[in-house]
Amino acid sequence: MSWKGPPPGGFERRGYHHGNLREALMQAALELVATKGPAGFTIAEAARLAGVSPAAPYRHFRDAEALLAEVATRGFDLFAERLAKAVAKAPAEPLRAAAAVGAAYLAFAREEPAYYATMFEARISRSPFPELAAAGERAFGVLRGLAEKLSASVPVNAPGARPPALMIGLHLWSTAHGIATLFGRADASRRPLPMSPEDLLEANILIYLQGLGIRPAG
Amino acid sequence: MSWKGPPPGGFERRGYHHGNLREALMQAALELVATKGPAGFTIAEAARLAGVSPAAPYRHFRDAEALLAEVATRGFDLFAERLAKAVAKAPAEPLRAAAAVGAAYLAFAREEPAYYATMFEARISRSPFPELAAAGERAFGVLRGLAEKLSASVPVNAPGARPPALMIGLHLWSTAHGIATLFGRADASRRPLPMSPEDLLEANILIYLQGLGIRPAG
DNA sequence: TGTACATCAGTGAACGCGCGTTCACTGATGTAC
DNA sequence: TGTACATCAGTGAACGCGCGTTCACTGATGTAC
Repeated sequence: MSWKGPPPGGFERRGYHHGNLREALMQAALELVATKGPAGFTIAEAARLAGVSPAAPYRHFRDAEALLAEVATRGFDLFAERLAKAVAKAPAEPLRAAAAVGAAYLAFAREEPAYYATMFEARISRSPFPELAAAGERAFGVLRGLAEKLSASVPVNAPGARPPALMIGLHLWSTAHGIATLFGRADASRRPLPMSPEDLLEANILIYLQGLGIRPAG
Repeated sequence: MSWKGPPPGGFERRGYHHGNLREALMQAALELVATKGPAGFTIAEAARLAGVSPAAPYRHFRDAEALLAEVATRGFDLFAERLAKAVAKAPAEPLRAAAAVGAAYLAFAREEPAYYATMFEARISRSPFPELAAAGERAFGVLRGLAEKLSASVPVNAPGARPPALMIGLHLWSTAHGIATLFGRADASRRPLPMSPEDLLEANILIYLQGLGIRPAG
């Protein structure tokens, strides 16, 4: 049986065999992470949510970390896809393109807090999960691609050395991540901010690109 | 009895009464957070580390979150102090001052990962702990103070509107925090980086300040 | 098309464990006189 | 200076709970022939 996505009504059991337990467990994990954070997730409770016995998950995942690693991997894939879509749809003008991708970054963090927290706050070891590291690299690759374009649009007579695209990509990532984690969270630990995270990030990006020597077009 | 700091040899019991259990529990919490993250901390284990019965901590803290909140509060105070020291010792030249404070930020995150994680990743609710929020504000106040100086040094003929100091402070904070959390961690979940976090942050700050119109002196 | 059988994906009971929390208690400390 | 006593800061036993994990098992599925 090939997987056809979650059935419309959710994941009700259909008999002795669940039918798609692997998927149901990952959904349950997202639900638990969303409400309690990555540390609040347990195999036992995920099994309960999926309507199976506590032993069942072990048919699919070695342990809790392996399950979370898989969730995080999917999260990075989704994230990369969203960012890539934003890059594709963005205006050619570098300043506007960067701002659009920044907004997409924050939108993902806000709309998918469970994925985002699993990706960045679950403290999953890297070495046992090369797939996860690879997915993370793919997501960063999108930002790096944007950085290449930005770097290419730096005028030759701009003051100062032109930094490598890799570094520009890392700067974009760090800044967006910092804003997302400090101010983008929707829970009780969120810090109040006198402006929207989107505005804060956009202003930051504009100043930064200005510093690179990239001027608004027109 | 006024507190005179931890005795040189640690926190050995001296009799039926511990003498300084409150302090010992906070130290134990730091130790546990350092090795397992904020979620790995439990009252019971902290009590064990401090050498007292599992009921003893309840004489001092309502629950685990209250203890962590106190640790985080002290962490913010320490953090503010370190940043303030960096500001005080920094050269007058704005670019160099900002770079020095950025380095101090990352140094704190690296040298005190337990405090840093408790401050920013423990998901402590804000409302029950106004002291914690206040300490966080004081720490940010130092960055904001630096931002005022930076803002004041923006030449009047610089292109674009001069952003409010508050926003500049938030930009500094976000960027430093993003780099600290993405690349400054020393555990198994840390992402490799082709340069030091310090270099990455310094370059980011220089480009940003360039974007504000602040030029190197001389 | 039917059937035997291997394999898969579940069950459910059980285990040991550590945690949070309460409780009556007690040893130590400090203070009023 | 001594003493009675209130208060403080611990004990340790106990409880219920949920978790991780194992185990022999069994129902369902798919496939070879």
